Amino acid sequence: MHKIQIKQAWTEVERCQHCAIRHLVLFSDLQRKDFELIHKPIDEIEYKLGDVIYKQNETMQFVYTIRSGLVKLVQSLPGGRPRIVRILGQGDLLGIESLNNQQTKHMAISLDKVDLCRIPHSVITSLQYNSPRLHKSLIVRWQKTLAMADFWITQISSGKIKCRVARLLLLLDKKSEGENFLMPTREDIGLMLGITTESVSKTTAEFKRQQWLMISKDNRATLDVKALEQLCSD
Amino acid sequence: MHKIQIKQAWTEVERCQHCAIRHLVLFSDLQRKDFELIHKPIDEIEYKLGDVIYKQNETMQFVYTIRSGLVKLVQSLPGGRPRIVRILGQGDLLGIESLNNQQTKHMAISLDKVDLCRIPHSVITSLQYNSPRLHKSLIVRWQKTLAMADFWITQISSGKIKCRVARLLLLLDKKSEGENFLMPTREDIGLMLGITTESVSKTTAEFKRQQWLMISKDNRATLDVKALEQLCSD
DNA sequence: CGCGCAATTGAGTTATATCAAATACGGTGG
DNA sequence: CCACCGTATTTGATATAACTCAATTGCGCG
Repeated sequence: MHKIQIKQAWTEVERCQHCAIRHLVLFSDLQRKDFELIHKPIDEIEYKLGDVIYKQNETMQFVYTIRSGLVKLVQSLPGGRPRIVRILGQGDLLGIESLNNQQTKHMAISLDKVDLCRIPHSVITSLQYNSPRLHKSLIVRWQKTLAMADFWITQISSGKIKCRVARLLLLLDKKSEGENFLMPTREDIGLMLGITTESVSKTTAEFKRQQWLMISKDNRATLDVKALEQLCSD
Repeated sequence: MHKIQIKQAWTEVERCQHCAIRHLVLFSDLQRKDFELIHKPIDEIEYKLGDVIYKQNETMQFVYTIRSGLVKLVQSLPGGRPRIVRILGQGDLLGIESLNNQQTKHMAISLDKVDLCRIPHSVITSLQYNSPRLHKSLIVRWQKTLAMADFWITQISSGKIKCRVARLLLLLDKKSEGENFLMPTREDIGLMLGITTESVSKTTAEFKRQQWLMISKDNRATLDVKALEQLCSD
């Protein structure tokens, strides 16, 4: 976990204004005068595979936006094994539930090398009183998050295992910004789908035999997208 | 479906300010000067069991808050049976995805007699530029909706059927403001849990034999909450 | 009373979980 | 570079939960 802090306000503004993925992140629609309201440092932080970004039931003073990489949100509830409830990727917002002094509802763990912007709550709250554009940004993000939650329920948590594994792989592919993705452990895939690791393994092994899923030496996955889409199209 | 329109602006303000469940709905924190920004009529609409409040893939000029009753959100996707992705109750926000000219992502259908406030988009957008309190209200609601989505994934869509049925019944009970609730059809419960109607029926029949679930002549359910909570507590 | 729909029940099938073993793999130290 | 270890993955045999299909019962309503 490597941290780059940008201390001077003007530098942050510069950075955010010229951020290559600005159109994807929280501050997409902000204008110069909005940026001038940012008085606290926004850090850029790198995580490597398996790093814990935050734990469940913590209070935080930050939210995060993802610059690159994938992050899993794990929820552990009394009387049930943990379950991965969402995968977040570029532009997604992380830890939003910690606003308003709430505790975090998940443990967030990186699924690969991950690059985040760490934004103090105070930046959000001071902006939200002054920037209708941030407000709109937040609503758009809300809509996207809910759409993902719905997808997780209808496509990832229901149906035949073969279909669910296929859909999940396609989702990981889509969320990986065109690059191939680091294959999650069979156990993690099981926690996403709500099935056992053995069932996952049997399915992915079959996919590999069919050449629908190819895994390189460094554990990166490439898909036969057409074939996998076909698999459950009816 | 019966509509009560409050035409004069001052009357609306009066109504919202004195609304009995104001602390639960979108405008909970609004103050007098916020209300003065409302220039469009907010209608109060009643629906009966099975009424369609809106359909999927529509554009709407309204969002709704629920004054009383329960509403199911059904999502139908190509290549899959429909699935109920959420149940909304008192204070919950309905059709939020229709803001920003998006299409609705679900069909919303009442599960009982339902009372809604219908709020024109313009009320939200004009307030959001002027009322940080509405903004905060929306974020709180976002957090609640996501918590429900997570619950749906971890508790309603995973695990043994007996547990899932029990958890769903307990949820319906909790969302019913202390009153007993109208028992949904076995088919609807199946669409919530992602299982077949027969499996639901076998489970609820068993619960009735155990007296953990009692259904009155008019199809209202009362639970042995303790027993059902016990059922899957480990 | 009987029609129509929803709910229940039962028998047989299938998908997935469970349990146990074997194999592959990545990293470490020699 | 190789041998070894621990962990992850794959595979197989069996048990079980849930689905499917079909029949029956119950219930509200005309």
